[in-house]
Amino acid sequence: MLRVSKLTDYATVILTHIGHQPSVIHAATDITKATGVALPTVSKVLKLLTKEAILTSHRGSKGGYVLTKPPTETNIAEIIMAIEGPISMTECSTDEGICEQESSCEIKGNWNLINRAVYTALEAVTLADLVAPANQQYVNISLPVRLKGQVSNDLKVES
Amino acid sequence: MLRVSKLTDYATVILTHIGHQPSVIHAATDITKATGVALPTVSKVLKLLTKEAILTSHRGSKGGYVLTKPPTETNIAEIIMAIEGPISMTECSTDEGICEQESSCEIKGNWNLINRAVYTALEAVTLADLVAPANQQYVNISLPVRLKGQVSNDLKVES
DNA sequence: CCATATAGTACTAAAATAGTCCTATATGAG
DNA sequence: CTCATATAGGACTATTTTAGTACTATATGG
Repeated sequence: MLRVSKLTDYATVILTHIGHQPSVIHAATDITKATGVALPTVSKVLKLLTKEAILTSHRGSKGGYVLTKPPTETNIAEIIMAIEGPISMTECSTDEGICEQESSCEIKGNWNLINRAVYTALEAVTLADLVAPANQQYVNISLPVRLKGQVSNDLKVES
Repeated sequence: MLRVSKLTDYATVILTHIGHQPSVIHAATDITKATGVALPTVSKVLKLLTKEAILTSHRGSKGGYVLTKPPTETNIAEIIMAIEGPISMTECSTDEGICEQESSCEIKGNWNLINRAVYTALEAVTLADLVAPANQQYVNISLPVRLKGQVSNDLKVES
């Protein structure tokens, strides 16, 4: 299905809510009421987003969360990575030595090609697009497709 | 992680193997020996690919599988859909009425935006790219990003 | 100093996935 | 005509992943 987890889905819902009022501080309980997502789940998502610096937290009474960067500078690739870790579609792209066929595998580099294509697409969509969608927009992407022998590591971001 | 299942990974390995010799008929047992993937798994993948007409099967002795279309006309999006079903990153994009917040959800249309971006990226990579990779190639994609109120159904393909 | 809010960790239940096995059916060769 | 070979299809099980919960610690403002 090529899907993201429900937590990532919740993350976009929560961030969209916060993005609507970027200047106010949002407590976890307020977000629960506004979105209908259960409190422990909201809490979990907020922590993950804070850890990756997409949100900034304030503890104590009158505390809560705010966006670290403006909505235009937070993209979908970042959000997915914050919740789910590095964006790579196969395990062999993420970790070395877990595949028996690794030495003879000829398409590993090509999965990196595919990963890059997907990453570039996700990077082009920002939180601002989710918060205040224009009616239609075109995004032109020049995709540098890297092939065998040119495997790149720049999709790997530690979570 | 935004990952594809292992079966999809196997599918690309198997298709790459077949793509190297498009004119010969490949039996499941031969593919097992060539790729190192267990026979029942190979068999399962081949059946799924045949069902979606990516491969054509020939039963009986001397039987096996061949590509239905040339490698240049089989893209990654097709392969992923054959194994995993429609490409949609959230459940609400695929099925109606399974989300309680559906009526008030404001970002459903935006997930379609993201789905389309990913689909377009995957469509741009073909089996030929996996079989005989050029050193580097650039693919220019003009991404029609559809937003709220313009939700499109053309990513939905029944599996 | 206390009510409020986040931080961190560990645990449990549920769902998805991978992989296996068995039986039926079709086909070419001898 | 018959048999060895190969795909077709379905059911089943074990494993892994994911979601969700609970509890304790820590920080902060009034």
